[in-house]
Amino acid sequence: MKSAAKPAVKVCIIDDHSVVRMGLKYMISFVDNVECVGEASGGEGAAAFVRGCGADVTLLDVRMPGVDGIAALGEILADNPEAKVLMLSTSDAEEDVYRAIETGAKGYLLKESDPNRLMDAIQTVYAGGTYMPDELKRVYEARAGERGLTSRECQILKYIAKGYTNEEIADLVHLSLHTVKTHVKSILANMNVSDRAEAVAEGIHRGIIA
Amino acid sequence: MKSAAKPAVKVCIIDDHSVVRMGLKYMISFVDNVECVGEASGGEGAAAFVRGCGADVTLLDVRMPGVDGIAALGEILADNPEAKVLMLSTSDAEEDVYRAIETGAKGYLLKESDPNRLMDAIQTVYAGGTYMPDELKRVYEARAGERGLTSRECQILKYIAKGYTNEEIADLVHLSLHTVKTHVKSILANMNVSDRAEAVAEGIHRGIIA
DNA sequence: GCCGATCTCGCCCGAACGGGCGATTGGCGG
DNA sequence: CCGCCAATCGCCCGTTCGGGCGAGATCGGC
Repeated sequence: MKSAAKPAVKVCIIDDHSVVRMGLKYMISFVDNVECVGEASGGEGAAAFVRGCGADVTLLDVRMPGVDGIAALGEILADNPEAKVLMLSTSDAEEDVYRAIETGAKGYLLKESDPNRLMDAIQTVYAGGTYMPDELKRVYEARAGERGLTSRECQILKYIAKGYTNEEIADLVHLSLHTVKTHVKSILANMNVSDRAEAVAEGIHRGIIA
Repeated sequence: MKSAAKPAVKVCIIDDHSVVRMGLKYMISFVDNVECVGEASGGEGAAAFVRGCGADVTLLDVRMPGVDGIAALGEILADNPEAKVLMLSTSDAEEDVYRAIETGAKGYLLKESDPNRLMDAIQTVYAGGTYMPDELKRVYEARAGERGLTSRECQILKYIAKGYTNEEIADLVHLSLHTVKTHVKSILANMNVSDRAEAVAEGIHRGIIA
């Protein structure tokens, strides 16, 4: 499409685990129409990095210390809305999948998936398509059905996970005790759990709280 | 030390993420006195696998679906108490580190550590030593100080995370309500948290509950 | 302009929780 | 052998939680 013989797909890799970066490069090295043009270990300055190495497709880890994958994705797309980003993750946490897609990722796949699927995904995304395994499609749709937690509710859930009582939370966020209780009730209802302890467990599994 | 020229260290890899296995093999391929003699994607039949491929050192992932790393480690050591196993993990969860060492791992390192450290670790373990990064040594010692949860307490904590009340738990485990309350108090005291919600958060972070 | 969702606030109340005072078994190690 | 600790049981009580009944304000979208 561009020059003459082999218009190799240029990919760059952003992942905090060096062993994963190596594994990806190694996989890519076996495919002759894909090449790795850059790698980074964190989300800091992701937009400039992707632009700088002129990648066609970016492989981006979701969970990273510091600037996480979702934030980095946002930056990359703000800089270049046409960017093709394929998210990589070990976890199928609902919240991660949902936010990645909402933010504009072109694909999402798990690190346990086999090399062939990864290569498929790169090709598909490069060609302008989207790549989403069925398991994750289901996760996404389940989430799209119910209404997630609002930012206020997330904030309160975090305090709950730290062991604060409703009254303490009311002080911390400058609300009346009653309002906090209302939010807590809303959290329990929306997450479909029976008490704050279970809400914390669910919140962590869904990726809502750290 | 054994034969003549290059007694290459034979390692085998057990990890459920293919990308990690590839990365490790790739790293190893750069070092000429280390070679990879086998790889597996799960802990099932770990002992037979390690014995079968005649590895000097085993690289073993901690978190795996099905038979997890700690269980696999136990099997390997039961089969051959002299086995040199180096645990690999993405998480520094206290419980994982502690149990790996207690079970008899010769080393523990995080997947984010750089390739050189990994190679150091393999050499050290092969030579009969142990490898433990300072960060993890501290995690281990912190854990060794306080008394962890007893099996009964863990069991109850799991039910708490599922949203059961003390009374429901009492029925489920066939205990009196009072006994359950006593255990809960003990959990809160030992984990140094103020309520069951925080206990769940801590339990998950420490790796005590799923 | 109106509707829906979110955020905010009020009171009542029964049930659950967590703390404080106990006690008795049984096992394990000093 | 004796002491420590886990596990099991008992009661009392103040606090917190969660449910049920409300209501007004604001903001964005149809």
